[in-house]
Amino acid sequence: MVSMASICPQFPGLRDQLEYVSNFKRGLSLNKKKVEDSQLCAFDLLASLAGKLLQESESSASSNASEANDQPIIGGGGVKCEQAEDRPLKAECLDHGSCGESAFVTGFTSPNSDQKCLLNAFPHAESYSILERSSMISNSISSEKVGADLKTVICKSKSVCEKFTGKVEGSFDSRVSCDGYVDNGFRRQQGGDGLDTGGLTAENACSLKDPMEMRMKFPALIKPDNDVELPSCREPVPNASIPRRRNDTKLGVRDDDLNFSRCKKLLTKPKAFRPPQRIGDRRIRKLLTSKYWKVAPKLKECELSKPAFFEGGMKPHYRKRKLCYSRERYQHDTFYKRKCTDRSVVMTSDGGFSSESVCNSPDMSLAGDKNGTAVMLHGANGVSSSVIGHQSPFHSKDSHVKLSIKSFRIPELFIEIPETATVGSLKRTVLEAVSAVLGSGLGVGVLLHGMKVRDDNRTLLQTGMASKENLDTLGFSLEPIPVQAPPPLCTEDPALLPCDTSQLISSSPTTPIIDSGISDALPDPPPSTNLDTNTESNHESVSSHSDMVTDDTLSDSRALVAVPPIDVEALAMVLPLNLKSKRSELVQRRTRRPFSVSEVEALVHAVEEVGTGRWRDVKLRSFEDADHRTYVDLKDKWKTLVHTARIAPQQRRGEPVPQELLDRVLAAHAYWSQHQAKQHNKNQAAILKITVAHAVRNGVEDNHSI
DNA sequence: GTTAGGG
DNA sequence: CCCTAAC
Repeated sequence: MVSMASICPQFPGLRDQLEYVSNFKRGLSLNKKKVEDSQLCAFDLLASLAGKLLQESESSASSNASEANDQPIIGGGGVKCEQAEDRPLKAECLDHGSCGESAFVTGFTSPNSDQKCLLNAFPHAESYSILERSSMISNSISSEKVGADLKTVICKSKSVCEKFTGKVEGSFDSRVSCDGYVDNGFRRQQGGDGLDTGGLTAENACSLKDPMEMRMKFPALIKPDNDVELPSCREPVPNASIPRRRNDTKLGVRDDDLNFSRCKKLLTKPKAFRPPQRIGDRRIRKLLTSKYWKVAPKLKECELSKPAFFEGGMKPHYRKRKLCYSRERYQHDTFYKRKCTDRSVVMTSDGGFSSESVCNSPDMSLAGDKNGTAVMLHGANGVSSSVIGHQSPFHSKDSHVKLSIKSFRIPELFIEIPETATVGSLKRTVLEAVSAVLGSGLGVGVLLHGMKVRDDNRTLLQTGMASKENLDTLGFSLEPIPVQAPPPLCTEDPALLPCDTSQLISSSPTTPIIDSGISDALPDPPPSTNLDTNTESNHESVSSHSDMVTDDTLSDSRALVAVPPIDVEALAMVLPLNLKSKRSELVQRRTRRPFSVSEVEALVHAVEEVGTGRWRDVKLRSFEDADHRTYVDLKDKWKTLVHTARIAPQQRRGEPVPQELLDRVLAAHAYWSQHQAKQHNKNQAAILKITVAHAVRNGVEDNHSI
């Protein structure tokens, strides 16, 4: 344990500072509501830490006296010694989840021996950073420059980190474990424009059992965020309510309101700097609806392919001062598309703040201590809560299960705001983002042992929640309400697309696009007739629609929908994206379905007959039964065909369209353009004529009436 | 609901 | 493909 006894020797005078912070916090608590969240966040964390450390040092100073000598803090890998022991960090740090901390540790510190390097590699430099922060913050808390101070310290902290990272660009999360000692979590990051460093970071630094998996686990690598995160904690958990053992030091528990667990500072990268451009609701809306929503679908794919995919993911956090780079965004977006991270709510206004989160796999949530301390459960949706169960040792049928939800973590937020934006505007932006998430489209999921309990009709007793052991692993998650629109189940595999004209005209089973998936969209499954109390069997079930398409374990009775190999984009997820408009926008982009040559042929043929400008007729004529092709689609396709026909063949992409067809396209387009022009002129003339006549008549009548 | 056009 | 304006 890294107790005061062990820390203080390394940092003379630190104890005083800790005491100061701790006391200050106490005095401040009454007025904390008035304090800025951002300030409070950091400060409370530090205050909590200080208090805890002090407390710990007082209670265990004697016992740890010798330990401190044995475990040099800096450079010695003292933490590692501890963690390599009998306690898997996984379990110990569970409750940090509420603080957004555990994910990393859990992700990287499995009992696997080869992962201990993490802990080894990063000795307690972090404790220094975080402790130093506490003093600095305490000194500046009354001023308005807390942010700046924090920033400074963060940078400092970062520099410390870099000492240990070497060429690896990244940062480490400082965190205090349940035991009260500071863990060094490694946080994979990416610097600069951050595309390429992929290989060199976390995965390499610490060989994981499955590099691929790890890559997928850390979507944030795409984001150029070299930052140090500050867990945000408002209130330490009262120790009285928690059995005081090694898990009693709980940081990162706060009120019941939302908490943004991480404060991150993003390194500024002039290279990628993009001055604030046109902004406005429209752009925001566009981003929301057209781009970022794409993030969501990936979740399913992830779950589909790898249930444990999210383990070790990151929590929601704030990235301070993130400059807004379109390129980054694109990368991010792309990354999400490819790596399938999780759903996200993206709020953009213009500029520089952002946060993101990665959900964690239920697997990682499983571990929990048995001491009744807060247990962090990570929902598959990236929303999680920490729960403290207070339950009587014996549960009778009449006994009540008492639990308090310490916090909910919002699914995720991505916020961009100009550097020049005011703090007030930032607050409003964040508030909007949060409100958007909370406003609607959020449901609550219940997890037990990290698995969702979907049967709402079960009693707590039946699900096993009444037992203390299980209660400790109880968790709640916020998740988008599976209102509608289950992911369209389809494939982009050309082989499954209509290949000839005859097939075009039939919405055969090969194109189960939109109609197929929309069943079973109800959030709550029908009451199960099976009332067995074996929660284990039920845990594999899913409560949320978003989880419907998952791994094999879900192929039970609920698997009403056969899930073919799914295109990533087909798994569009619905997000509660309601910005200014209160109503949530459940936007789902259709799957991209490139036109086949045969389709093009049909289209050309139809246009040749009816001409352009009569897309409905075209649709009815040649694509009547191709439900996935709207006349707008046909019109758009024609547009692109014309464009394609005009450009050089080398510039064309996608499935090559026979030149013959393109020639016909040009010919038809030219013909109908003229024809349409004539028609238009004729119509215009006719309309004008009629109008004039009418006007004249009215004029006459008017004159008469006058 | 359609059509046209920008994104 | 999406979104909107204009029919």
